[in-house]
Amino acid sequence: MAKTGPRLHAGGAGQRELNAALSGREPDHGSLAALLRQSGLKLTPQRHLICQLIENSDGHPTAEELYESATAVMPSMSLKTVYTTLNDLAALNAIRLVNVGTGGFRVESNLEPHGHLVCRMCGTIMDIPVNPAIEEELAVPPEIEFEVEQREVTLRGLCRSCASKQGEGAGA
Amino acid sequence: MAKTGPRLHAGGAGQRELNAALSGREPDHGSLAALLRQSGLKLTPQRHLICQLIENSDGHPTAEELYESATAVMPSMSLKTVYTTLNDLAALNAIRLVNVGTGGFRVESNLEPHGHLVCRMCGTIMDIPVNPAIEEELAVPPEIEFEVEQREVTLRGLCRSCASKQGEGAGA
DNA sequence: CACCTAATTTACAACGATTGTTACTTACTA
DNA sequence: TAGTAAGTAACAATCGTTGTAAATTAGGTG
Ligand SMILES: [Mn+2]
Ligand SMILES: [Mn+2]
Ligand SMILES: [Zn+2]
Ligand SMILES: [Zn+2]
Repeated sequence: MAKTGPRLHAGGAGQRELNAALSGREPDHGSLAALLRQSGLKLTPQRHLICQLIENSDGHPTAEELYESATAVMPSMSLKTVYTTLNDLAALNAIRLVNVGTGGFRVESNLEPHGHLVCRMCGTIMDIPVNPAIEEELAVPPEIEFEVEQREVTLRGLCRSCASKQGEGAGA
Repeated sequence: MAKTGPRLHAGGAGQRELNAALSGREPDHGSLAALLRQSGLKLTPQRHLICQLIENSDGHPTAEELYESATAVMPSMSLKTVYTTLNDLAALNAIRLVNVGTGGFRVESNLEPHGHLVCRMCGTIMDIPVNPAIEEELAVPPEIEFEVEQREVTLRGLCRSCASKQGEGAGA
């Protein structure tokens, strides 16, 4: 939805345009694409596109969603490449892959500590702040001896639009 | 002849043991089996067995684990029946089905509020207490309008035995 | 630039987890 | 006893994801 990015508009044979747009461009410093290249992996057009789509997404796209956006602009993109790239990015800690129980995993591009709201009807995910003081409190009883690497806070329920849909059914 | 106990149809081979255990016994009040019956669903031998296996489990069995235990005693049990029964129990709020990202879901038989430790290597889940005061703090920004039904706290990392295994590898 | 080679992508099969379908059993009822 | 509703088992199908192997390409070399 952001118009500030490179113009990758679809249309018949978009591949040439795409390559033109990509060739000779340094990926922005700090971007996913830059991280990929710095890691030694090749920055292919497929990977570059996937990185851009993640950065322009609502923040928690699924592999399938990225795939559909990608094929609109690069019809040859394979779903396997999407998965591979996401796994590569996750291995670099450039993204995280979170499973909130809505089927497949979702890309988490917000690496700051935060929590999630998950709608049980439509699967939408939204970020919420989590007071760092709380994170501190989420400790493990010492007798359990568990090496914590990551903390997750997830609130499940109904988003506004799903709640109103359900309200209609019951109330009217 | 009106027996006090449920009239449990005879099954195939391998069921004698089970029927002996079940015959003439009311399911304990408050048990999963009792909840099933109270709900109007029939308390079949399959369902009763699954309920018992859940109650005797470590607290977070997978459907597959329950299926394997079940077939040991009732070889005709189908995996589909396990899934169906788990979904029935979940619909009655007798259990919850939680997805901690370790493949399939797991049965959660502890309905008290608590958090989870999940080992990323072996998938083991352990319960941990979560300070109720923290639960309170996990609120939704008012502008988001989200109807929270459930709160989840999950800590990921390495359990003691997996951490020591990994330590070996690095040290040697 | 033309070429080389390892990395990558693709098409496609396979997989694990779960659900749909449907015929067969069983439980309860009239 | 047959009738009806519920439940089970066998099996196929689905979804999300990964494995495989052949074809393609990126990025360096002369
Ligand atoms: Mn997020
Ligand atoms: Mn638990
Ligand atoms: Zn919703
Ligand atoms: Zn472990």
